[in-house]
Formats: sequence, structure tokens, C-alpha cells
Amino acid sequence: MQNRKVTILDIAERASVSPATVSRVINKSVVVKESKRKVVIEAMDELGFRPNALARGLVSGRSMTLGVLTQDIGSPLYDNIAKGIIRGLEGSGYSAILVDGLWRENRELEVINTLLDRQIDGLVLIGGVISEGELTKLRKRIPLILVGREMQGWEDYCINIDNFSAAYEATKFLIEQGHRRIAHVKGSPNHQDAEQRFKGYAKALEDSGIELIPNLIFQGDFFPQSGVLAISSFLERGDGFSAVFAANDMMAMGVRRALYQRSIRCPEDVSVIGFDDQIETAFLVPSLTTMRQPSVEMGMAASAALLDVIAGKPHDLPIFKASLQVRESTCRTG
Amino acid sequence: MQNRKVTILDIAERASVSPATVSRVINKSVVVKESKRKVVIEAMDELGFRPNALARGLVSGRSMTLGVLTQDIGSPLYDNIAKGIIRGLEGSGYSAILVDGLWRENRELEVINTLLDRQIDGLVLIGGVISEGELTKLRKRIPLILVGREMQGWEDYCINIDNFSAAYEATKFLIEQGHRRIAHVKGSPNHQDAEQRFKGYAKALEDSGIELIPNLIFQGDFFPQSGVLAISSFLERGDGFSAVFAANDMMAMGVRRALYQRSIRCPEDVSVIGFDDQIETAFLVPSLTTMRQPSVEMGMAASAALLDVIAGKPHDLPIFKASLQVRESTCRTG
DNA sequence: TTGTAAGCGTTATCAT
DNA sequence: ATGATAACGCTTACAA
Repeated sequence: MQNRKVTILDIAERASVSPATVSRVINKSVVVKESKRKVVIEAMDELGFRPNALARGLVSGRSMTLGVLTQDIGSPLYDNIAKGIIRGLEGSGYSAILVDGLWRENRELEVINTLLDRQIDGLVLIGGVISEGELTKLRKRIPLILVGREMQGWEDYCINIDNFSAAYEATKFLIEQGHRRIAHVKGSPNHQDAEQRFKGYAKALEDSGIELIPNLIFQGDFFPQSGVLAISSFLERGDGFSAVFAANDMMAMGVRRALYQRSIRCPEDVSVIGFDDQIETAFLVPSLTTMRQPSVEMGMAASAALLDVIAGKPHDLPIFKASLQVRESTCRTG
Repeated sequence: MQNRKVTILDIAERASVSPATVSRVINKSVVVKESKRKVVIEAMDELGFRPNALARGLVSGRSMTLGVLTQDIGSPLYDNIAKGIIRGLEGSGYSAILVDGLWRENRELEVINTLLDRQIDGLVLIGGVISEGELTKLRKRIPLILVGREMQGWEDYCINIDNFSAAYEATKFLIEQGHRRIAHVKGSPNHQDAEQRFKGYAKALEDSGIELIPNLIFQGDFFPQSGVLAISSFLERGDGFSAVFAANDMMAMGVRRALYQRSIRCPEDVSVIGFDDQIETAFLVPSLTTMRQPSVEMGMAASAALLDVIAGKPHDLPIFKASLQVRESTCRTG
């Protein structure tokens, strides 16, 4: 399509210097006499030179590329984390290759391999179900940061909110509002955060001397439809409830929808609380009470930390906390 | 971190063949005698060999990488398109580098340059505000597909729904339901789809002999809050309305919310129609009538077409149409 | 069918 | 401060 690629040799020739000097100018690695530097810069401008990142990566061993393994492009939470990661790379010279693991370990391992083939300098894993054994192997090969997932003995490289405590707080809030029969819509099986949220919910009930009723627990999948199904299930099984804690906002929307269809008022008859605080929740009718997760900030922290790790600098991870956003979908009862 | 990278030379030595033969086995480019092939494969397995994508790209001139320029990671529509693109790459050997243009031409051009530096084999542009002049230059340099954007004389490489017609249809639907005073919340300025939707709206009114009332048009930004502000504006200016057409679903949610806060019933007092059909809309209360846009499919078509273009094969683009999803937020009036 | 060898466009290691 | 020159790991003529 084009005449020919302009290389460092062309610049060297035009500026009457050696290729090495051109390289030095590009990389600002060692000082080059100002007069030469100027000629080189001019030559690069005139010829429209752009360095070939592949060649640089090959010889330098640094590809300036990071891998990002997400699990579900299109999920509001994960997309926000990814957005934060990519935003955190701005101006760093690094780019991100984004791949989708689809919450399947085999697929995850496969796409990680394609990332490694591309000589990525570091990797961010968002969620996922890769076994700890594989993770242990992986972290020996490449700088690694986990977001939305935890791993024993690897705390310094994990960015997460405390899902257990957050769910505990959400449930406790409902209890303080006088609720005793609190249903729960679980997130997808095998998702660490979903498990933690369930456990926090259970513990809050226990600490308040409230019995956990299996009929009031529904196995959802983080999509709205499962919130709808949850309500059907609860109603069918006949154990009354005055509040529902859904493990994310989309399921909470489904819950709210199902209540409406059965003319059960929210929050007067049933309070609903979600999780994540995706942007839409504040605009629902009624607006949704939820646990906010600072997803974009978490993503930014992830790339910042990863860049430090790659540079061999000490990194520190901010502590992220979920925060309760009380809105209209919950109220006192009793 | 690791002993040393296993290269093609190690394999060659271990299998007692030349590096070229190993390469042939990897690429299946020419037939290698089965016995040798087997030894090579074995050697690769035993040593855990993985080819270096940088080296391959450098010498072959094919990086097996595509660039994807989106404008707003975290936006439901764009994320779904990106999801489709990435999904469409599965099994092709290509990976995607995702960058964010933030709807700013300078930023877009800058990140496109970083993509070109990385020797991408093709580029998908989702939306964006790059001038046609720049696009013309760009498409001479690299295989290009546009999604969610159109360009004169470049129709064979653009994937889009007809926003004008879709908006026309949405507005016409409201008119057929008896509405005459139909407000419109516009999408962000300079966004091609927002402009088209506005034009379709205006044309539908015109064709039905309904006067367009400037006070009933609000300049939004595709975020929910602008839907809220739109209602304030309409009410303040005092021109009555019985329906609102928002240029996307998030703004429609804001509209719905604002109506609720003022005790204006939806749809009894005011009908609301959105655009995009993001997953949540079917679960709202009331569920939202909207124009569905097959975003994931469009993304998949984009990568399929791009791969064809790169391969020098003829490509054809399916025609995508928006489809009206009638739900509860609209009803007859008058 | 296979091997040899010349690159691909840089950076990095020496000297100078 | 600068210039040769050897890598980096692979593909691809060209020979054989």
C-alpha cells in the first residue's frame, strides 16, 4: 500500500549519523550532542518515521504491552475495571491486549498463552476461575496483578473489596431496618465474589440470631432474568420475606421487576438491595439501594501497581472499600 | 525469572532437523515428512516451546494483531460491539489491542499511531470523530472497518444500522399511538448517530404534519442524568408533551426517573421510548420500549469482514436493522 | 523434502 | 559522545 517503510537506517543516513545514535535519540537513553539530536529529530519528522514496536520488543525484551484477561466483556462491573486499567496506562507507553476468558478455566489458560506468546510484560487478571496451582505457576513467569479475586499468600498483588464484609454490611443494614426474613439471590457458582457475598449474608443473619432459610436462597447468574426467577422461586416455596439482597444490581433489577409484576410494592412490601452500583441504579424507580464498588479506581490501581512491579519498584495497593448507597428501594419494616 | 527461553533452535537441535523445518511444522506452510514432523512436535512438547509472536511478526510482516479503537469503555453499546469483535476473532489466531479514543480526535489519532507502531494488520473504528480527511489517509495505510459510523464512498467498509430510519420509525410509532407533542433528548453533539437520530425524528414529525417545537428538544450526552435535565427543561419551558423519544436507553431511564419524581405517570401521562435495547431495559418498571440495535452481531461482522479484507478475500457485510421493541413505557394517547 | 543463510528493524555491547 | 556490529527469534527465498 505504501512506498516503503521508513526505518531507523533511513533516518541515520539522512542525518549523517549512525543508526545507534538515532536509537539513542529515540530512547533518550544516553546523552546525544544537541546539534546531532536536532538533525535526527528533523529527519524523523520529515520522513514521518515511527519506530517498529515489534522490532523494539524483540531486541529489548520489553514489548510495552500488557495483557488483560477479563471474563465477560459487556458486564458493567468488569468493563469499568478494564476501563480503569486502560486509563491507568495513559501516557505510560504501554498498551493493553484485552482477552475474554468467559469464566472457563481452559479458555483462560489458552488465551493467557496467546498473551505470553506476544511477550507481554505483565498481566492483569480480572476475576476468573483459574486454579491456585496454575496461578502460582503463572506468577513465577510474569508480573501479575489480580483484580476482583483473592489468593492466599499473594495479598500484595490482589486488588479487591472485601466482599464478605460488604455483604455483611448490606444484610446488617436490612436487619437494622427491622427485616428478619431476608432472601438472597446468589451470583454465579464458582465466582469467588459471589461466594463471599453469600457468606457475608449468612454471617450477618447468624450474628443477629436470624435463622437462614434455604428456601429464601436462590442460585442466580448475575443476569437480570435470574432475579425474576428468584422471586418466582421464593413465592412458590411459600416462606414469606420482606427484603431481598441480590448479589449484583442487574439481578436486583430483575427482582424489582418481578415484584412489580406481582403487584408487590417496593420498598413498602419488600425492600431490595443490590451490589456494585452500576451507573443506572440511581435512576431506577425506585432508585436502588446498593453497595458501591469503586471499579474504575480499582482498575487504575491495578495498572499503576503492575507498572511498578514491572519497573522493579516497590508498589503499594490502596485499600478499596465498598460503601453503602442508601436509596429508595429499601425502607423500615415491622 | 526463568532459565532461558526455548527457541526454535533448541527444538531444531533436539529434533535433529534444521530451524527451517521446525518453522515449517509450526506454520504448516509446506509439507514435512511425517517422521520428522513427529519428532519436532515431540521436541516442542517436551521443551514447552512457544513461538515468539514478536519475532514472527517482525520477519513475516504480519503481527496477527488487530487494533480496536472504541470511544468509551464502559458504555453498554460500545462494549457490546467490542465484545462481538473480540468474539469474532476466536480461533483465528488474531488478538485485539483495545484503545479508548474518548471521542476526541486528537486522542484518537494519537492512539491509532500507537496501534500502527505495533504493526497491527487491521483496524476497527467504533464511532469516533476523526475527520473524513484523516480517515481517507488512514484507509490507504491499513485495512479498516468502521462500526457505528458512516463515510461517503466507503459504504462497503461500514457497519451500521440506519439511525435515521430507526429514529423515524420510533417517532412514527409514537405518532401512530396518537402522540402529537413528542419531545426529544438528543445524544452528544458531533456524534454521527445522535445527529441521524435527531434528523429521523424531525422528518417523522414533518411527514405527519407536526410542527417541531424547539422547546421540546434537549441537548443530552447519552448519560442518564441528561434525561433528568431534559424533563426539567421541557417542563420549565411550558410546552406540554405526551411522549419523549430519548436517543439512547440510559437517557430514557433518566427521563423516566424525572417523570416519576414529579409524579407524572409513565406511560399513562407520558410515553417514553429509548434506543439501543441494552440488557436492563426489559426489566425496568415499566419496561422500556426501545429500538434494538444488534450490537454484538455488528461487532462479529466487523471482525469477520476485516479478516477477509486482510486475507485479500472478498468480504460482504450483512445489513443490520434496528427493530422496534414495544414494551410498557409507551401507550396510546388522546 | 530439507538445509543454508539472509534478513525483519531495532537495541545493546563494545570499542574508539 | 559516537560508530560498528552482534544479537533478538523467527520466516523465507534459494539451493540442494
